Amino acid sequence: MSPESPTEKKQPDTVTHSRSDGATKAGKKTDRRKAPQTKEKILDAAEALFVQKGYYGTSLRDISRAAGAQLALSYYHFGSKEDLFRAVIDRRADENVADLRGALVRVTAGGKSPTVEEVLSAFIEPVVEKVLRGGEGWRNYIRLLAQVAHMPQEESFLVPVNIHYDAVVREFVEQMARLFPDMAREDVHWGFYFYQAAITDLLNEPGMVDRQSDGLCRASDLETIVKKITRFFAAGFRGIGGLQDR
Amino acid sequence: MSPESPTEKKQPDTVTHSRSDGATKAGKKTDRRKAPQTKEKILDAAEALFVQKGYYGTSLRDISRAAGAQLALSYYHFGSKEDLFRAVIDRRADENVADLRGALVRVTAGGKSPTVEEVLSAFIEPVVEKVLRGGEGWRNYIRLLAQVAHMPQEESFLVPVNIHYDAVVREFVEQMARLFPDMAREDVHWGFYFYQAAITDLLNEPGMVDRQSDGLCRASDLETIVKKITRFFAAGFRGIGGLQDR
DNA sequence: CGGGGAAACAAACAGTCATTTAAAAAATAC
DNA sequence: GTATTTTTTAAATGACTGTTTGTTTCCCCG
Repeated sequence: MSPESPTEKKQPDTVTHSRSDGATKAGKKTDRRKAPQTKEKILDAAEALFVQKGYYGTSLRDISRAAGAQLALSYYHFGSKEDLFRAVIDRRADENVADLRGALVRVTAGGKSPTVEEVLSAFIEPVVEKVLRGGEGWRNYIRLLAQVAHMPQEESFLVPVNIHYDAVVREFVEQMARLFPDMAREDVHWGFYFYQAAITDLLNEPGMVDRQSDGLCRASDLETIVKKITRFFAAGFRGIGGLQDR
Repeated sequence: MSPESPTEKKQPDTVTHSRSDGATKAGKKTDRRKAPQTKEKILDAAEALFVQKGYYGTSLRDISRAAGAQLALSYYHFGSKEDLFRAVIDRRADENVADLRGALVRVTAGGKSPTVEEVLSAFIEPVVEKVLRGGEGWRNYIRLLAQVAHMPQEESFLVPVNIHYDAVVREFVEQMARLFPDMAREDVHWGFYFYQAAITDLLNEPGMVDRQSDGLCRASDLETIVKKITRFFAAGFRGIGGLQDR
């Protein structure tokens, strides 16, 4: 009401962060980008906490606190806890899937027949790339994704998560089947499923192999793992496929 | 005090083996035949619910209700929710590990050298056997075990769970290393780790492969899986091990 | 018989949970 | 400038959480 309202703000006892301190002036006149940072900050916090404590182990209060936002804002922006979880996945899923598809297309470019190792690498390399060079957000997301694959699937709200990746997985299986025409289609599916299981296991819970091998294997060394895992599963496919090379 | 309490006692529908409970501290010769069934019923209910809804998704009130027991009894018998979870695992872990060790000893009896398939089978067969013919309790336990392997390991209370199986896993790895003397020890660890990952994935979340293969693969058909998985991973080991047979 | 200890009961504790509501503030549109 | 929409704040809801307490019942041993 008062004409020139002096910025009189009641300091909350908890939040001391000055909000909206981003790069306000960058010579852009379309400055309608002020708010969205809260939404993103909630997503970031949710991503980090979900992967750390699991879905049920994380409360919206934890998330709000970590994001420096108000509790009700999670509901304002996302609707519910389940919707927030899906939003965390949806934010990066498409780009990740596009990366996988791109890598597959690249090794099959020009109709040439790739090696088994190339196809298997095309599936794990983009993921590892994100973990190593995508920043903390991507690192959390990938691990969360691996975690989702192992959650009790009775939770219907996370079914759409897996669906994101089904199509591109099918394309990989299709390509593997082309490489091994004498292999039963069923066995191609099994082989690739085992491959996925190893990958998600590795990304999700890196402690076990380190412990069991007394430190001889280090699951955190992703560069090495890419070589080891593609080599092993290529051998598996070749052994089943009955072909000597390709 | 109305003598007829609203709590109706249900007769246990399952035969309770008169288990000589060495529960309490020292060697007391007290043979109570009334008490143990409540403790077991709580364990059964916890086992079923933990695997269905996860640790955080299951409340002690859910468990008490399903067990037909009083809420406080979970604390009386087990101390806390985390202790109860550990008790669920501890109840069957030793027998399960013994089965695995027994199967390994059997295929290496008399110092003879087993085939790769035999060693790999010795690791999965006892587990599948329990799932198929061990009753509902074992079926729940095995799946819970697979679930634990995929839980956020920041939860320190479930670390001792995995430890149960580390020793026998090492024995299997040791045997595999003997079968492939030219293989780097590191690679043996990796291969067996991949194998474990596939198994736990399969037992924990059987929906994915069914969906991705449009029903061509059925993860519920454990008999078939044992054949498929041992064949594939045997091929992987042989390919890496560089040896043609064994 | 009574004592004793293990098991079962009933009620409460002190929080936390996801979710909602209504009003204030800020940003945008007109 | 005012009007309107979007975002933020603060507080409350009622149900549910793990855990503890004090008492009562049961059963065995003396």
